[in-house]
Amino acid sequence: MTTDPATDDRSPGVPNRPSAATLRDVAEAAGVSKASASRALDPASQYVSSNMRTRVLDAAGRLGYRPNASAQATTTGATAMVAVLVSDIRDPYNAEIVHGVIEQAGASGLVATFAGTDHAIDDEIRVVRMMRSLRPHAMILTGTRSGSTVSRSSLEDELARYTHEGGRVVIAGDDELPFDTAVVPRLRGASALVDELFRLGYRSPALIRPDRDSAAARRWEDGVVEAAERHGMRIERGAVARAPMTRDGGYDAAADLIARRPEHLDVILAATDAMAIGAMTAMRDVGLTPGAEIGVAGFDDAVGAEDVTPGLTSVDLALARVGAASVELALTGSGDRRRIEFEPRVVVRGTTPVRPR
Amino acid sequence: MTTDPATDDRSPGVPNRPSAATLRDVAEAAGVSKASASRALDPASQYVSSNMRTRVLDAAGRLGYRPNASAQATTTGATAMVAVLVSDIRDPYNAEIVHGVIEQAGASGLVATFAGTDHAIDDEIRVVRMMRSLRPHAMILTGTRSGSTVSRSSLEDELARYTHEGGRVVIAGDDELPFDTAVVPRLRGASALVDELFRLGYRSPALIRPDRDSAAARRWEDGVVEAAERHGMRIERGAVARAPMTRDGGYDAAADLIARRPEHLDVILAATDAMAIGAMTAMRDVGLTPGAEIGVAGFDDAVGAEDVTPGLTSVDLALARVGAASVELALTGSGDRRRIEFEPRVVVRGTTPVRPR
DNA sequence: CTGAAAGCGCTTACAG
DNA sequence: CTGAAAGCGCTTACAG
Repeated sequence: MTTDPATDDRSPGVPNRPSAATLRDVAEAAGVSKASASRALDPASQYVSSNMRTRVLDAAGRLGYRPNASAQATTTGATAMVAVLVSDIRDPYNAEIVHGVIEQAGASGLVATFAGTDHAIDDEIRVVRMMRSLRPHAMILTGTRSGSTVSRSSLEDELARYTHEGGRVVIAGDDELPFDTAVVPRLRGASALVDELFRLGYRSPALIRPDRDSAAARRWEDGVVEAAERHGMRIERGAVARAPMTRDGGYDAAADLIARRPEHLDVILAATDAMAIGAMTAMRDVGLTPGAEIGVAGFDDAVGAEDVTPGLTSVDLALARVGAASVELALTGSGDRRRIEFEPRVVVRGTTPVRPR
Repeated sequence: MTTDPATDDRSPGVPNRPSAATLRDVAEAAGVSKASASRALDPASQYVSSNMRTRVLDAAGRLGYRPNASAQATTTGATAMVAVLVSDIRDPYNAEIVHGVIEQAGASGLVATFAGTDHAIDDEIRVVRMMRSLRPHAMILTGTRSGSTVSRSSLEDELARYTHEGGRVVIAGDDELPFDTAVVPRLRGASALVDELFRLGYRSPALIRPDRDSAAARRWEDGVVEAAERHGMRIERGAVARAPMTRDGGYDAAADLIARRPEHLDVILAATDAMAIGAMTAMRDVGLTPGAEIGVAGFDDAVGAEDVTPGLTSVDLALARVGAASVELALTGSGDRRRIEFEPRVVVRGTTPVRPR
């Protein structure tokens, strides 16, 4: 028919372009000055008569007034915003962290703005540049990143620019970049898991680790090996399998491990819950009951560990808390580089019963 | 040591509070007026000598200048922002949609701002109010919501306020709210799946559906039943099991179905891939090979459907496209209520081989 | 306690 | 093509 009603409707003398109520509108409706309206609307402002306050609040309510955050930001020079750079939101680990960020941001009266970086440092650089325009209170980087050394230092430069203009940078997940970090306790978690398994009586673990190398996988393996050595548990050669990071990868690796069963093998540790669940199926397919003859433990306690039977022993990495802590780090400024690491929680379920010795 | 270097350093005569370079800084550095600097920085502006442009661009580069988005927004009255309200980012369905939103927003030069609503309409109302302050170009609502009728109409009121002031509202996922919608094609997907199974020779399906009722589950079941009836396939009484929406739920339901095997049962349809994968395990545990005697199909093709052996037949709901389409709907205004629905894609894998008749 | 005025960092007619 | 000026919607000293 006619053009967009949202921008049209310019009948003579009736300038009716839709637009939000402004402070001026509220002030006029309440019959006071803009300054007074502004104060009355600010819960922290003291010098306001209660009469004034109610009149203004009334008018604001009637008009559905919401302050213009952009105007507030240009006036005060501060935004109530954190920018989050996330490699891939579909990754459950990232999603869990992001969930924590959103929750904590909401609780702190901040809004969280997101951009995807697709694991590529060059994307991150671009995104940091873009986000700088928003003058967010802080930027939180999560997920993994890969790129050339040149890219990496460009990223650091761009982030340095941002901190020089008063912004805060927080890394959620690993501590490879020189900023405040909320650490995902992979190493510590893996090692606590082995501690617990030792306590339960296990002595001879086999490992299923991802065939593609990553910092995450390395931390897990380092933690396992460190604790195993500490307890004098031996990981036999031939007791480490590499496989794709999927359920079927875990299945094949476990089948393989069981076939050429290392001498005293009494528990299989997988780098992810999905692989561990695959391993459980592999055990069943050769007539073993997970937990009965050989224990099984996963890692991350992300998806489905409690959905299987018996429940899968795993490690809760407190990812949502990592996300929340990132926001808190962003909020509490400091000169020094800080590092928060939560205690991971080993969750013992049916796949690792006490092993009498 | 001393106080925060970021806010300190107020040596007499050296006011060095860190803050971003402004247009004025750029103009001064380039020796031109702010107006000229502004134009030179705007790629769309025509009336700029190339000499002027390079000088300004140079200065901006040296200073690491990034325009203040808030100031731009208060000047122009427009933000390059979409606000996304998501019930729970940890839900893989939402994550997939959100991924599409982030991608498309990035491609369109928009930033995406998120808030969690925890499935509660009252949270959504609160969040809409908060987000209205940001004057986003559009709000995109995704995920499910529950709340009283009163709450629901309050939400509609708050959203109406927003549209009255020129904002756009888009629903990603279902079309229960009276706004533009990018639909998740559950009904259509379920019915296309049954079409395909019929073509493959299956005639007698059993259903595993979630025990908790939801719009999503209903759409799936409606689609299945509609297509089955259309093809004259009979779903016997006793051929519908209800179970928790987990792998184990699927396991138990399938075990049950198989135990009291309905007469001609030749394929089991589960409402989610997770349940279907559980069903596959149940089949194995009674000596059946998924796909050999009885077919299995999941739904959503979200997690792990191709990781199992044989691969699980499922339906790709194109959730990322739903997210991307939401952004496009937000960008292309219109007076009428619009509804975009993509064609879901049935992905046939090893669990449903051709069934010779 | 209240209001007039200045200013935040921009953009954009309006004159040259 | 360039610059001075006005204005966007706020907040906050500064006077009353």
